Amino acid sequence: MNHFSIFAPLNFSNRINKEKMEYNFAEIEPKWQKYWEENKTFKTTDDFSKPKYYILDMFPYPSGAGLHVGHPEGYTATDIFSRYKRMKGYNVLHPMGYDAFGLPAEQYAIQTGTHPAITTQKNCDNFRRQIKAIGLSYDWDREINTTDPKYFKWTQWIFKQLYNTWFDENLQKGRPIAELPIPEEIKASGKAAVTKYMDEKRLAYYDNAQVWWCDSCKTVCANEEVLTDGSHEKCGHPVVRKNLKQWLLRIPHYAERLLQGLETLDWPAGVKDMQRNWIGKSTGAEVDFEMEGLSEKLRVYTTRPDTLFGATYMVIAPEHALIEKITTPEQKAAVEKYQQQAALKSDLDRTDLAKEKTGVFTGRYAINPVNKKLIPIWVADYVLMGYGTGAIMAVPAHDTRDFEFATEFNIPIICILDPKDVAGRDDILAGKKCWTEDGEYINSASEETGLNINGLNKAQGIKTTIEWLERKGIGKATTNYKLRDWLFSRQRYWGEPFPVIHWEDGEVTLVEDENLPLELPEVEKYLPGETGESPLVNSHDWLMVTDKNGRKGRRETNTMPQWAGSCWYYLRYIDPHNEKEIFDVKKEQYWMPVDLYVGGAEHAVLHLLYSRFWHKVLFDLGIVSTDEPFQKLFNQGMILASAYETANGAKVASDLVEEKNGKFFHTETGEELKQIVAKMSKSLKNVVNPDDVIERYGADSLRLYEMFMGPLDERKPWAENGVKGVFNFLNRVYRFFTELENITDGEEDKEVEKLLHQTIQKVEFDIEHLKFNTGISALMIFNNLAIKKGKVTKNTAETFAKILAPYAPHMAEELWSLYGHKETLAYEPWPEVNQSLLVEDTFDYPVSFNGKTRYMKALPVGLPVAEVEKEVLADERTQKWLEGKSVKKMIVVPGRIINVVVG
RNA sequence: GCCCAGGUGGCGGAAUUGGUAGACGCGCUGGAUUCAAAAUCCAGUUCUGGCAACAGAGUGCGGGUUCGAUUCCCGCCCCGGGUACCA
Repeated sequence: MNHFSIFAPLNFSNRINKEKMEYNFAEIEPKWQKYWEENKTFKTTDDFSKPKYYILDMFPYPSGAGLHVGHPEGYTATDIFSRYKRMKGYNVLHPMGYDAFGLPAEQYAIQTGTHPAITTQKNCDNFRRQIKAIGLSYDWDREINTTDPKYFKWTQWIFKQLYNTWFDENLQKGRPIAELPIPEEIKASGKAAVTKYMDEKRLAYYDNAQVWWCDSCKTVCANEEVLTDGSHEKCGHPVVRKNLKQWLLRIPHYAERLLQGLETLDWPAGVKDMQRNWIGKSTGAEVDFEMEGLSEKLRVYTTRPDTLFGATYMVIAPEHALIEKITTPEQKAAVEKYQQQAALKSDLDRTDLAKEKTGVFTGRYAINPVNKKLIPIWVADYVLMGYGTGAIMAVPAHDTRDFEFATEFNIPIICILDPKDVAGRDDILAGKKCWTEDGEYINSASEETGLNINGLNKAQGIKTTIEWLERKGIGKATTNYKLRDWLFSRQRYWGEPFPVIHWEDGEVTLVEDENLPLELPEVEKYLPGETGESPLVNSHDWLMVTDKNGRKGRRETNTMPQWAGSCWYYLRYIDPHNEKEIFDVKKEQYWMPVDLYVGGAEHAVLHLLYSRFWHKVLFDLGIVSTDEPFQKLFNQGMILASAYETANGAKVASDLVEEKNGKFFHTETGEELKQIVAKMSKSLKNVVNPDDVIERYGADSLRLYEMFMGPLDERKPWAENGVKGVFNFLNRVYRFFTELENITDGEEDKEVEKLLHQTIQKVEFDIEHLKFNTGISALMIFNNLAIKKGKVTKNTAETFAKILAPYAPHMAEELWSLYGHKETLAYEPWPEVNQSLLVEDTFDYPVSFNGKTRYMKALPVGLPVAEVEKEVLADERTQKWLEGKSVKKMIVVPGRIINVVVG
C-alpha cells in the first residue's frame, strides 16, 4: 500500500495526466473499506480506562427488498457522531445487527417451501453488503441476529426471568417469585391454590384472552399493533376479536415507573408525550352507589367526584357482571336485545358509530350518595368494560359524552358549576350547553348528607368530595391507566419458541437453563392453522415430551412476537459471544446506558415502551445496572420522494411519467400530471436504492447528501440534483486538496487560518447538536475560500481532512494518506480551536433607522457606547435619514446592531 | 374533538433563539473555455420599479408587545404525525 505516501510513485508531480486528477470514488472507496476491514479499524475494545460512548442504531428488519435510502439516513448520522467521538478520545461502541424474525420470511416460506432461515441468511448478507458499501464504522465482530439460537437462547432466558418475577406494589419493584409472600389462607388451601396465586402475580402469564386476530396473517397481535382504523399494522387487513389461550405480560404494573422514568430522559418531547398518552394515567375516585331494591353496590370510577351533585343517571357497560341483577323484569327483553346487538358489533363499529349514542334503561334506580336522589341506571356501549369499573355516573352538564346521551334520551341536565364570565353562560346554567372547564360550584350542598362544596373551585371540590367519600366509607381516591397487559404470543413458526411445557396433569414448567436454547423444529408446512394454532403443532417429535417419571407433556406452540428480540438487543452487543452469561457484569456496567439512540419515530410506543419495560424488570432483578436503557433518543425524519397524480388525485407510478419542459405527463394517456411529494413505495415505483446512488456518485456523496438534505428530524424529499450538489463539492475538494502545488509550507494566510478555525468550531458544534446539514455547509464555505485563495498550508489541508473525516471518511482517508500518513485518521485527535484567532478587532455594525437597516459601519470592538453613537451621528450617511427629523433615541447593542429612532 | 410538530425565494433549506431574513446547495440567466458539447471557471439570481445608485414590499393570515419580531403573546387558516366514547 505504498500509495499512502506522497513520496511513492503515485505522487503529485508525476500525475501530469489530467484524468488521474479526477475524483475516482469507485476506486477510492472500496480501497478504504477494505483497509478498515482488514485492519479491524473499528473493532471496539473493552478498555475501561477510557471514557465510553455507546451509539446505537435501531437495527433493521432484513427484508428481501434490501436497503432504501431511509436506512442510511440514521446510520450516517450515528456514523458521523461515532467517528467524531473516536477522534475526541472516546471508546465508542457502535454495533449493527438484524431483527430477523418476522412475517415476510415466513410468508415466503409458505409460498415456496424455503426455510425462513435460508431467506433470512440471504437477506442479512445483502444488508451487510449494502451497509458496508456506505463506509459505516461498525464493529462487525459484534454483529448479532435475533434468529441465531445463540442469541435467542437469552431472549428465552429473559422470558423465564419475567415469568419468575412478581411486582411488589409497596416497593414499586419487580422481585423474584420465590420472595412472594403467600397468605396463610391460600397456603391452607393446598398446592394448587398456591400455584394459582403465584400465577396471578407473575409478570408473564398464560390465560384466555380476548385478543385481536388478523385473519390475513393468521395470528393475534398486540393492542399497540392495531392501527386507529382497526387494521393490522403489519399487513393493513382488519383485525377481529377472538378468544384464545395466550401469553400476556403484566406491563401495567410498571405503568407508574414507565411514566416516572420519562422525566429523566433526553428524548424528543413528542415521543415522551406519546408514551404518556399511551400509558394514560388518570386520577379520580371510585364511588359505591347503593341501588334501590338490591343489596349489591354499583362501583363507578370517575375523575370528577366533585360533580356528584350533577349526576342524573348511571351507565353500565353491556358486558357488566351485575347487569342481570340490575335489570328489572319489565326491561329484561330490551336489555338483552341491546346486549346482543353490542356483542355483534365489532369494537371498530362501536367506536366508529361514535356520533350516535345508543342505550337502554335497565328499569333500576341507584341512590346518589351525596343527596339521596334516585337516578336511573342505563346500559350503553359508550361505556367500556375494560376501563375503570365498567360503570360510570353520568354528569351531562359537565361531560360532553354524557351530555350527548342525555340529550338523546331526554334525561335531566343539572348544572352545578357556574363558569362565571363566559359567553353562553346562561345556556350553561340552564343545562342547554355542556361546560367541562373550571368554575364555581352551585347546587352542590345537602344538609342530609353533610356535603357542601358550593363556592369552591374544581381542585378544591375534588379534594373535599374525596375526603367526604373516604370518611363515609363509600369511595376512595383511585388511579387508572389505559395501558393494558401486553399480548406476547403469536401463532407463527418464525419466532422464538417459548421455553414452556404444559404437562398432562396441568402443571406448567419452564425449560431448564442448561437446555436453552430451545430451537425451532424442522416442519414441512409453514402455514398456520385456521383455529389459531401455530405450525409447530405439526412437529410431533418436537412437540411431545416425557419427563423422567413418564409424565407426558406438550411444548408451548405459540412463538414470541418480533418485539421480543428487539427488546434487549442493545444489551447483547456489549458481550455478543458470551456463552455462559447474557453478558459480563463489568462490561454492562461500563457500557450502559446507551448514550445516543437514533431511529424512526414509528417505534415511539411499541419497541421503545416494551424495551423500557423489560429493562426495568432486569434492573429490579439486579441484572442490569441502569433503570433506563436509552439516555438520549433521536428520531430521524422520513425520506420522501417525488410522486405523480392525476387531476382527480389518482397516483401514477413513476415509470409511467415523462417530463416535458418542466411539466409532467402520463406516457399512456398523455394527461398532465401534478408532481407531489409522497412516501417511497413499490407501487409508486419511486423507491431510491442506495446501491444505485453509490454506483453513480459514491458512498461519500450518499452520506453527505443524506445529511445535507435538511434537519435530521424532519421529513424531506429526495432529489437527485441535491446529490449532484454534494458530489460537486467532493470533486472540488478532491481537485484542490490532491494537487500538491496547492499545498505549501510556511505561514498560513490570515483569512484562511481564521476561517479554518471558525469551521472547526462550527463543525464541532453542529455534530454535537446533530445539525449535520449546516456543518456540511461550513465545510463547503471553507473549501470555496481555499479554492479562491489557490493555496493552503499542509497543516491546514490536514486539519481540513480531519474535520471532513466524519462526513466523508473515504475522501478524508485518501487525503490523509496522500499527505504521507501511513495510519488511518480515524483515531487522530480532533483539531483544537484556537480561540485567539476568532477574536475580531472590528465589528461591521448594521446601522438601522427605525428598525430598517440602512448601511454598514465598521467600528472597533469594545468601543464605548457613547463613542459608537458619536461615530454614527458623524457619519454622512446618517444625515440622509435625519432630514427633517430628530434623533429620539439610540439603541446600541455592542457587537450586534445600532438602531437610531428618529421622528 | 384532543395532544404534538411545522408553514421562510422557482426548489431543499439557513438565521448563533429578540438584533443585517434568505447562509450553503440545487435550478435558472449571462459570460469565459471548446470546432461543438459535457465538464470546469467567473458573475448575477426574494419580489416590484429602475440602466444604475437606490426605493418600496416581504418569513401562512389578522391583531398585539418592543427601538427592533421568522423568533415572544392573542385569535384564525393550512399541512403532517399521534390518539380517539379511557368516564
